[in-house]
Amino acid sequence: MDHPLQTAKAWSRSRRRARPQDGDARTRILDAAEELFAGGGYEATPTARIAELAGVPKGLVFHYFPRKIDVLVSLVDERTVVTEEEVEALPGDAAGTLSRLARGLPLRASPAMRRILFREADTHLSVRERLGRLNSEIIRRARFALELALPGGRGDAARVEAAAATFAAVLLYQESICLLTGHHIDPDAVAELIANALH
Amino acid sequence: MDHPLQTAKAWSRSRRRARPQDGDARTRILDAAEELFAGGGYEATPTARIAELAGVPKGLVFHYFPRKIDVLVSLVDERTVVTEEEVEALPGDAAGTLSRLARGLPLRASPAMRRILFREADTHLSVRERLGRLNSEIIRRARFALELALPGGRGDAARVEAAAATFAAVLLYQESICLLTGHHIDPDAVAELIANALH
Amino acid sequence: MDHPLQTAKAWSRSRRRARPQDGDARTRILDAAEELFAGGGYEATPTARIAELAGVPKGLVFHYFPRKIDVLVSLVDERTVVTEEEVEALPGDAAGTLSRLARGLPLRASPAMRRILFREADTHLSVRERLGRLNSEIIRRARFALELALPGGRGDAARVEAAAATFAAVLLYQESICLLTGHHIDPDAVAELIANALH
Amino acid sequence: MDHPLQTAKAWSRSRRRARPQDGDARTRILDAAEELFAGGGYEATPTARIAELAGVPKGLVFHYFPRKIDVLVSLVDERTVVTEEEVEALPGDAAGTLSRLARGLPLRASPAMRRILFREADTHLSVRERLGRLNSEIIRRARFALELALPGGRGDAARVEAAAATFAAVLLYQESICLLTGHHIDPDAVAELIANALH
DNA sequence: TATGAATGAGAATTCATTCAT
DNA sequence: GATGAATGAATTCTCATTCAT
Repeated sequence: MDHPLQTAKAWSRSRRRARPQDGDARTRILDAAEELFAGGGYEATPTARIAELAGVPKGLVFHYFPRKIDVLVSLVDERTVVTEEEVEALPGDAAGTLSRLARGLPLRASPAMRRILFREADTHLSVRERLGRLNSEIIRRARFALELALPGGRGDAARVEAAAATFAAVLLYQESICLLTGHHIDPDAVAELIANALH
Repeated sequence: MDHPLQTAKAWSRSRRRARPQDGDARTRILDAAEELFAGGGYEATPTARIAELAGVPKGLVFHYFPRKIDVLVSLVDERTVVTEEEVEALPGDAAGTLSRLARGLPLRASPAMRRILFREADTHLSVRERLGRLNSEIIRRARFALELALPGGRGDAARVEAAAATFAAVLLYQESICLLTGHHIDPDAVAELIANALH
Repeated sequence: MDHPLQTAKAWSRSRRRARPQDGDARTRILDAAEELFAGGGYEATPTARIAELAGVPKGLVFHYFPRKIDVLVSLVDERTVVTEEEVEALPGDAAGTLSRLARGLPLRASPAMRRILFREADTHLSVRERLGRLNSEIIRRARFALELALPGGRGDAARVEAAAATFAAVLLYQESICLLTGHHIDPDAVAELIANALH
Repeated sequence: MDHPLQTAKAWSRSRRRARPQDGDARTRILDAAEELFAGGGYEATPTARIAELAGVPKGLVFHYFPRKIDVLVSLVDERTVVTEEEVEALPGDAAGTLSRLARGLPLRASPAMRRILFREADTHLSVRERLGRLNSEIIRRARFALELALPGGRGDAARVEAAAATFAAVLLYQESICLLTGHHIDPDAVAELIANALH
């Protein structure tokens, strides 16, 4: 379960504890890269700074990740998981279901990893793919929740689709928006808004 | 009115005609930078490539823009305008007003510049600020449209605010989302959705 | 007559007034160069900074001084004059004569120009020559003063020579020493010292 | 004991033997810089020339010395030592003591490093400080020698001070003067002169 | 595995100098 | 004379990557 206010550092610390079999150095390299890529971007981050922040010698980074891009790819591969479990939706409670979706994104990833997912999606195919899958999964869940909650009469599949997409857009970019523009959006309010819209 | 399919080149060519006093070289440098920054990103674009595409010697880039970042800043300063005109809103027609807002973002910028605005918001404060102003302006207009459309005594300013922010988020990132995930969002549907939500 | 405490700025201002026929721009360029060469050195001073400080366009510097080195050479040629007048020496008063020599170096040059003379002597022949001539002239005068002041018995030409050279060394480098090490030397005290030494 | 005619290269070669743990490349870079800075000056020496003379690739210079100025600073830090040992002064023999001081400046540095110390004092604070310390140390020793040599109750500390400062000035700049103006000063003669002056 | 020196291509930037107007 | 855009070689500095140990 993600705590949106949890820092990247705390997040990865807890994860490190959870998978102690990770080579310490390799994990520290990924931790450092996560922090730096999220902060300054992949291109602007020298591998030497990663090594420095990780407290490992420069050569070791290339021992584990032969090319710099492998650090990013590994980060995305190992630290963003789009969970595709069954959606738990209560019939009739669209707002609540969306709220729960907002609280538990189908994404196991630190806030830092989420930023990386957006920021580097332009440049690197594997990142873009992961982001696409995440987007689809949120939409799928939102659609499911809304369909379940709505009274039988269909026909407005398009409206449900728009609602799901809207919700996904807000969830996905909420953090970025806040960081970039300083404007905060409350996912619960959006959930309720969208649920209302479909009645 | 923006033609999303218009290329950055065509767009700026038409603008060049509008300001013929622009030094040819300086304009060509900005044109080239616009294209390259939009394509590969600021960090990944060497100034030498800008000069090459602009057809000017490397040194001239630094004659006009002492530091590389000045190219980006000038681009944003000179080629993106957040328009703050009066909102034309019809009382009672929230959906239509939002739709019109979606169709004509209060942003005068080429498609390329829009990508740059979103993509490089991390890179420099001035870009971030411009994006923030755009976000605020969209929210302001959406809020105005929704307030006008709603029956007099509604006290739930919070809901209106959430609706406006949601709309802004969807609009702003619609292009990015589409580019990144291939998923298209129909702004009109979102406009109607949000208008509905407040009844 | 030089006031050692007079600043370079005041000095050149008074001189500018004294030769109003100087082309204003050319003079301002030399003024600026004088200040900058003295402060940061010839090599470290771009011609663009000279133009900027002089308040003239960059091209004008090269109009008057086709190569950068010409600025330095002109500066030395025009703003350091080793005066080779007759020495006024009172027989019997070596200390007083040396003191007067210290107070009125046989050099018409601002403090800034004196620094330039030392600093750039390594690199540029014309500067070195001027410095050499100045050194010789001081020694010549000091020798003359000392010979005049001393009782008839010669034989200690070597001692007189050492005394004159010492005095010249102290005079010439006194400013530099002070600037570099913060240690101040009183020329009068040295004059008296040297005069005493020869009795 | 310094051999003034010993080349910088020979000098540092002998020192290299003394610290064989020095990385060969780093030492060669400093050797090359020493030679080039002494010859043409810091500003006029490109790092590429240093690398070339050292026989190392350009990048290695920056591996050891992240900024060019670090080469100069390291050179001064590591290759000039102002020795602050006890002064060996014979009571009553001021001239001899000063002579000995002249012959063995309290400075362990190659001839090249001495030139650099004087020439680049403007360029960086650390160089200036080192030169200042050398000046102070010479003055301290000269003062000590003169005080010891003088009859007990002399109260004219000011004259001793001027004498010491004069001696330091002559010693410090003797090399420069000679190089620049071709005029040689005999330190022994100056020592005797100054000793005489205080009687 | 682990290390940090070594490498060199390439990036940003500087700057003297030219030149058309 | 006066101007500032234009030029490109040279310079400082960066950095991914290799490699011997």
